[in-house]
Amino acid sequence: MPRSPQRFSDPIQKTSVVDTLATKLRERILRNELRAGEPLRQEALAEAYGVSRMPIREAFRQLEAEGLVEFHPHRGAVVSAMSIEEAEELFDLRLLIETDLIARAIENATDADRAMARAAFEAVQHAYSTGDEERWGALNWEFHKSLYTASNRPRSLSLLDGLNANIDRYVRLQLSLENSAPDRANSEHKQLLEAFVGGDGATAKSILQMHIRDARTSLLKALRERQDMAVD
Amino acid sequence: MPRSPQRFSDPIQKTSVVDTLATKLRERILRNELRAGEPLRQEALAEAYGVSRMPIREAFRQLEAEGLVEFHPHRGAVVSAMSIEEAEELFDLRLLIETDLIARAIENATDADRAMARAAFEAVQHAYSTGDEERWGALNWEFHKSLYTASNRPRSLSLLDGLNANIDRYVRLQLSLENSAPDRANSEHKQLLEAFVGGDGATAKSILQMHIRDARTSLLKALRERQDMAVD
DNA sequence: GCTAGGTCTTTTGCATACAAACGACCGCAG
DNA sequence: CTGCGGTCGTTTGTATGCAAAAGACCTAGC
Repeated sequence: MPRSPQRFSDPIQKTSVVDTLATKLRERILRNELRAGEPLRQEALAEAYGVSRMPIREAFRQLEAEGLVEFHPHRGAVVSAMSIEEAEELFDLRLLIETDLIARAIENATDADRAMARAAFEAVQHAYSTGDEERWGALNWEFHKSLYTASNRPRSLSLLDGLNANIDRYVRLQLSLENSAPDRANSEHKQLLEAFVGGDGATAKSILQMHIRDARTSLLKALRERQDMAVD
Repeated sequence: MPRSPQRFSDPIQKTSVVDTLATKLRERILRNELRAGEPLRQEALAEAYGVSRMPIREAFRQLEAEGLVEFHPHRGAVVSAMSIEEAEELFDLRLLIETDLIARAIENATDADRAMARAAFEAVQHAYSTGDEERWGALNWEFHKSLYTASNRPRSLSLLDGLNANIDRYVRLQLSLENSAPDRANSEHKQLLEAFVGGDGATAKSILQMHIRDARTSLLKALRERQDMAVD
C-alpha cells in the first residue's frame, strides 16, 4: 500500500529512508510522545510511515546505538528507560568532555570561530526572547557546540551529540514541568561567550563547569519533584 | 544456498544472527584483516557467512554506530579510516572518563570488587607470562573495567567499551609492530591494583592517568615510526 | 483454585525479489 | 588527445513472503 512510483513529494531528498525514519522516531522519543518502555511494533510503524519493516528495523539499530531504544531478540524494540541516575551520569559525562574541549578549542580558536560562537549565542538569545521554546533547546546545543568546534575533535563532538540527544529527553521533560531553566542558562551563556572570546581558557572552563553543574542541579531537582509522573 | 533447516550446527546459540555477524566482522576489523577503507560488499559477505544481505546490513549499522564502519547511501559500507589524530583523541577521552570513574569506584568499592580486580589482574599477568598476546589485549581491558564496575556507571562503561574497541585497532597494530608495550603496562598494573585496593582515590587516579598517558605515548610513537605502513 | 501443557495468534527474523542508483566503459565530438 | 553523454553491469535499497519464536489463552489434571 505504500510505493508510489517516486516515493517523496518533496523533490530534493538527500537522506535515505532509514535516516529519515531514524530522525522522525528520534524526535518522537525526545518529545516523549513515544514513552519509555513503550514497545515499538515494526509492522505498525511501517504502515504509519508507508514503508516496509526493513528500513524500520535498520532505524531501530541506529537508535539502539544512540541509546534511545533497546532491541531484544525475538521480543522487539522498546523505548529505553529513563532514570534519575542516568540523567546524573549523562550530565557528568558532558561535564568532563565539554570542559576539556572548551580549553582545547580556545587554544586554537580563530576570529572566525569566535564570530561563529557569537552568532550562535545571538541565535539562542533570539529564540529565548521570542519564547520559542521548541527551538531553544536545539539552538542552545548549537551554541555549546560552537564553543568546541575549534578543538578539532570530531570524535568527541559526535560523542557529545549522542549524549546530548539522551539528555534532551530529560531536558524536555523538565521544560514541560517548569520554565525557569532557560533563564539562568541564558544569563550564564553571556559570561561563557565573553570568556571564550576573551581567550581565557581556565576561566571559560570554570564557567562552563558551573554552567553545566547548574543545569544538572536544576534538572535533577525538577525530576525529583515530579518523579512519579516524570520518569517511569 | 544457505538455509539448512536448523541454521547452526552448534546446538546452543543464544545471540541473533545479526549479533553474531557484528561480532565476527568487528573482530576481523580489529585484526586489521579488513583494512581501513576497504569496501564491504554485502553480497560477498552474505555468501561468505551463509546468510542473506539483510542481517549483514543490520550488522553494518551496528558497526557504524561503534565507529568501525562508514555507511554511505547507495555506495555501501567501508571500514572506517584510521589516523594518528583519532588515536590521540580516543586516548584523551579514555583518560578523562577512566580517571573519573576510578575515583568514583573507589568510593563505593566493596571487598568483592577488590577481589574481582585482583582476579582480573592475575588473569592479565598470567596471559602475559605465558605470552598469550591474543588474549592479553582483552584481559587487559577486563582488568581496567574491573576497576570501574563499582562506580555503578553503566552508561560510561558501555561508552568506554566502544572507545576501547576503537583503540584496540590501534593497539593491535602497535603490537604487530613492536612488543615492548605490554611490559610497561604490566608493571604499572601492579601499582594500579595496589592503589585501588588500598582505597586511595587520588593516588589511583594519578597512577591511572600516568598509565594511560604512557600507553598513549608509546602507541603514538610506534604509529609515527611506521606511519606509512600502519595507518591508511 | 492453581499449575502444567498445548494450541492459536501475534510478532519477529531472515530470505528472496525487484527496482533504482551508481560507476565503469565506450563512442563521439570538439 | 580530451572531455562529454549514453549504455550496461554491478551493487545497493526496500518490499514482500514465509518460517519460527514468544506470548496469550484455554483446557485438563491435581
